Amino acid sequence: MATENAWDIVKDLLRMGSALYRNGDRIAGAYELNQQQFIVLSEIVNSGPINQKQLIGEMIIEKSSLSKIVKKLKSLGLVTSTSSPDDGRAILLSATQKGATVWKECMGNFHDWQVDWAGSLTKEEVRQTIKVLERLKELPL
Amino acid sequence: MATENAWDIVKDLLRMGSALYRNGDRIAGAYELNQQQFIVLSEIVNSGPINQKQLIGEMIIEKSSLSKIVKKLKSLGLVTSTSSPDDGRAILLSATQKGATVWKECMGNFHDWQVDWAGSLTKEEVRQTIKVLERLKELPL
DNA sequence: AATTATTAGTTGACACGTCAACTAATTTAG
DNA sequence: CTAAATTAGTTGACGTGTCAACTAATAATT
Repeated sequence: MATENAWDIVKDLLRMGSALYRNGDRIAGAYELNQQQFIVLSEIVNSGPINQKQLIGEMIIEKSSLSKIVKKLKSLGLVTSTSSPDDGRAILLSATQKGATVWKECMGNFHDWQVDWAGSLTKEEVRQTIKVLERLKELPL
Repeated sequence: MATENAWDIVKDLLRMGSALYRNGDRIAGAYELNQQQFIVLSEIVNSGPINQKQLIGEMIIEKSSLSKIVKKLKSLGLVTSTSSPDDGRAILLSATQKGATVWKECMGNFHDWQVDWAGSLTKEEVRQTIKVLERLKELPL
């Protein structure tokens, strides 16, 4: 493959990622969160109780950063932690009632935005997009 | 379109962006640059002389951040600035000989990595990827 | 022409992500 | 069983991106 194409693809993906993070920061900002923090909350809401090590396996984030995000989520009253019965070092994270509510509202705002953003994609275009992304995810990175 | 799909697409793009930035930071790190700084250098090498306002138009970056990146590139001796003949407030950025050399070497390293990363994509897959990305770039963001 | 509004670029405060170092718990090796 | 190695999570130093404030030049308005 011509590396011109690869560089263009890389640049497009980088740019798109940045734009989406900015947008996510704006939407989640109403709840004092940024996009990454919202993703952590989402994972906890959907998969909790969950320990940090598992969370790190689902995302691209340093454990130190996650530790700080979790600390913030706890201070905002969105998440609680309990010790893990399986491993004395680990803690299990769960969403609080407040956390679940904030997540639901914020997710609703994301959905509203998504209707605007991608609503003009045809079913075929969605299918192709998903297919391409699945393929890209397979590439060694 | 089902917003489940949109959210999945968003998450994939966010994750891919992060992974690519990390990878870029690693490759450009050999030259004391990160991915974003390398992109700025690339733009200057390829489009210089260019002012910062134009650069900002090509990227997703705050002018303040760009100012800091330019400052770093200058201190590394990769970029020089001259006043613009058209606008007394603006400065024109050009790559130095050293800057062009660093860019060429680093770009070579990116190409090498790209061969590993995307070399397994068929021509059709590349075509589809580019087509999908072109479409995504049209979406309001 | 003078005044007001806008803009190119800079700087500082601050949030946040990475890396390194650390503590305490667990796992592995002898 | 004991010692060494590894690991879950925390904390601090530091680089970097955003936002706000600022200066000086330019553009627009009166």
